[in-house]
This record gives sequence, structure tokens and C-alpha cells, in this order.
Amino acid sequence: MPPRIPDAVDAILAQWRAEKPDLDLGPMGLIGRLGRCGALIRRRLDLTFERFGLSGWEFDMLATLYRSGPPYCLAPTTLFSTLMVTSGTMTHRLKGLEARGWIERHANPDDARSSLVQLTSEGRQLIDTAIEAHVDNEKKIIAGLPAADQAALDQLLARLLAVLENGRESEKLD
Amino acid sequence: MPPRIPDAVDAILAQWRAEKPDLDLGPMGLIGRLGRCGALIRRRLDLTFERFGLSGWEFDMLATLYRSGPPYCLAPTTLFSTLMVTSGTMTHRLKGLEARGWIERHANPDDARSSLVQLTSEGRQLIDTAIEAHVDNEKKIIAGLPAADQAALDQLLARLLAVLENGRESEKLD
DNA sequence: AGAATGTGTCTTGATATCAAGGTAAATCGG
DNA sequence: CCGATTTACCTTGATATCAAGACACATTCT
Repeated sequence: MPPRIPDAVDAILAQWRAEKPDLDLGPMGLIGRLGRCGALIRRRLDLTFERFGLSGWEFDMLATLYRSGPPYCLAPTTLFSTLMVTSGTMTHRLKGLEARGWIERHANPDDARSSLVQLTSEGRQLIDTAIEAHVDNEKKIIAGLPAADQAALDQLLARLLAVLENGRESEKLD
Repeated sequence: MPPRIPDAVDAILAQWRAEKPDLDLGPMGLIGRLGRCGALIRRRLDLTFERFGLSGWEFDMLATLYRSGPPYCLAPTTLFSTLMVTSGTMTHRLKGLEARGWIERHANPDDARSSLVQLTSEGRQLIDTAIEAHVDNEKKIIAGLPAADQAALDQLLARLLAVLENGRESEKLD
């Protein structure tokens, strides 16, 4: 366990230790680092999305439709629960993507309340290219971490995710 | 390495594997899990903040001022670069916190362009109580993960954070 | 069939956020 | 010491988001 170079979270913990010495800071360190890594990674991902004229959520929506496979078609309810946003947010997002020509909406023959959202061929081509750049970018972002550490980190995050998802799994939005 | 129960990210990776078998999905798994853990944790943190009438960013602002120690006073520029938001966002946040009586603004005697933001005693008392509930909550959130895993995860996140912060450290907003 | 309940989506109104640009004060380079 | 640059902050205008509720259709129960 080599001593680390202090990072931004270490500085925060040191401040708390000085002000409120009785706090148990272990969890705060872990959660703080997780959040900070997430924020820094998100920024870097956005740089690649921008190269395709996409924002992060636009990429996510198109990618969700694409990876569902032919006919690249999902119900709005599936989309907003997958993407962890409200139904109202989904309404706006669909409007924007439709205006840009990347998705189309069809009536759902089985349920007149709902529609079906389908990737257009333009949308499909766009995301087909963008996903490759995205994966390359992800690889570069974590390239500074040794491969063994990457694998170990993924394993531990999977365990944490299991803890977080269980007991909350059926939690749905809207 | 025991086989895991598949999580939400495993499902996504399986879809990609079916649609685009040539993608290298290792980085996507790691980054996907990190992001998803972050989102789920943030929701749970917000539940505790709500008990004190606080949103997540309000808690962060007050906590940043508090842990800076007496006289609980920072410049807006320090706040917005610490909290990774733009200066415009900080302007609105300060207005809101001042209206609620948790901070006050004073002229900076050393620099007439800037003001100094100070926690009021109401603000200080609020955050003094809230931080304890917050730390307890963080502990509960990750309690399902064995202590050894928590330590190992923190260690690996620290290494990743070092990778992400270096070379980008001087990146400032606005 | 008809009533009661549940579901899927959209609308509305309020916030939060950012990017870009503006203004005044500070600082630097002759 | 004065013009040029930088810094600190705020304003503006556009977008994204959510919570709450409206509404139509679907489903279930009698």
C-alpha cells in the first residue's frame, strides 16, 4: 500500500478532520472520489459527442435505441425508465430528436395510448460511427490506469452496483 | 473470481456484443458501472438532504464554506471552481442562499471587484447538524459492501482520480 | 356491460444550468 | 504613470430538467 499523492478529495477530508474530528470519513472519501471521477469522465465523454454534434443525452438515447437491435424501436416508457429521467423529460427529448431527423414516431398498433420510437437510417448511421469513437475515447480516458487495476476496479464497482441496485431495483420514475 | 449476478450494465454490454461484436467493451463496463453507481448514490444522498430542506447543491455550498473553517468565508471564485460550476451559476446560487438567510455577502477590503461569502450562524448550525446525518447516510449506503472491498475500492478510485486529475488539474471554469 | 383502477404520455410552471458577453477593478509592461 | 491585459463577477438568453397534474386508453372486477 504505497502512500498516494494527495488528491482533491484528500484535501476535503483533511478540512473536515480539522473542523469536525469525530466524523467517520471513510465512506465520504469513497463516495467523494466516485462522484469526482464520474464528473471528470463525463466531461471527457462530452468532448467526443460534440464531434458528432451530439450532447450526452442525445448520444444515450440514440445508443439505447441502436443497441436494442432491429427494428431499432422502443416505447417511450422503456426509454425513460432505462435512462433514469421523467416522462416529461422524455417528451421533450423525443421532440428534439425527431426534429433533427434521427428518430420517427409510429402509432403503437397494440396500445393506442402509446407510440413507438424508431431510429431512422440517418440516426442509425450516425450512432454506428459515434459509438466506435466513443469506445476508443473511453479506452483512452482510463488508459493511465494499469490493466490489472482496471479489472479489479470493474469487479469492485460491480459488487457495489449489486448492493445499490438490490432492494431498489423496482424503483421506477413517474 | 466468483461469477456475478448480472447487473444492468451487463445487460447493456450483452446488447452491444450482439449488435457490434467488434467493440472492446471493457472500458464501457467500467465507466458504465461508475456512472450508474454515482447516479444511484446521488439519489440516496438527496433523500437525506431533503430532511433538512436542502438540495444537493445547497448542501455542497454550505458544507464547502463550513469545512473551510472560521471565519467560514470564501470568495465566489473559490466556490465555483471548487464546485465545478460556472460563475453565472454561482451568482444564482449565492442569491438563493442569501435569501434563505444561510449566507451573507461582504465587500472584500482587498479587492473591490470581488465580495466575500460568509456562512451565517443559522447556516452554520444547519450544516453542522446535516453533515452528521449525511455521513451516517453515506455509511449506510455502502454498508452492503464488505469493509475490505470498501478499502480496496477507495484505493483504486484514488488511482483513477489521480489519472483523471493529472494533466487536467489546471482546467478552470469560466 | 359499467365502474373502478391502473398505465402511458403530454402539459405546465418552476428551477438549474451553461455559454457568451459585459463591466469594473486590478495588474503588468513599458 | 498610463495603456493594455487579465481577473472577478454578473447579466442575458437558451436549454434541460423535474414535479405535479391532466387526460385518454387499457384492464380488472363485479
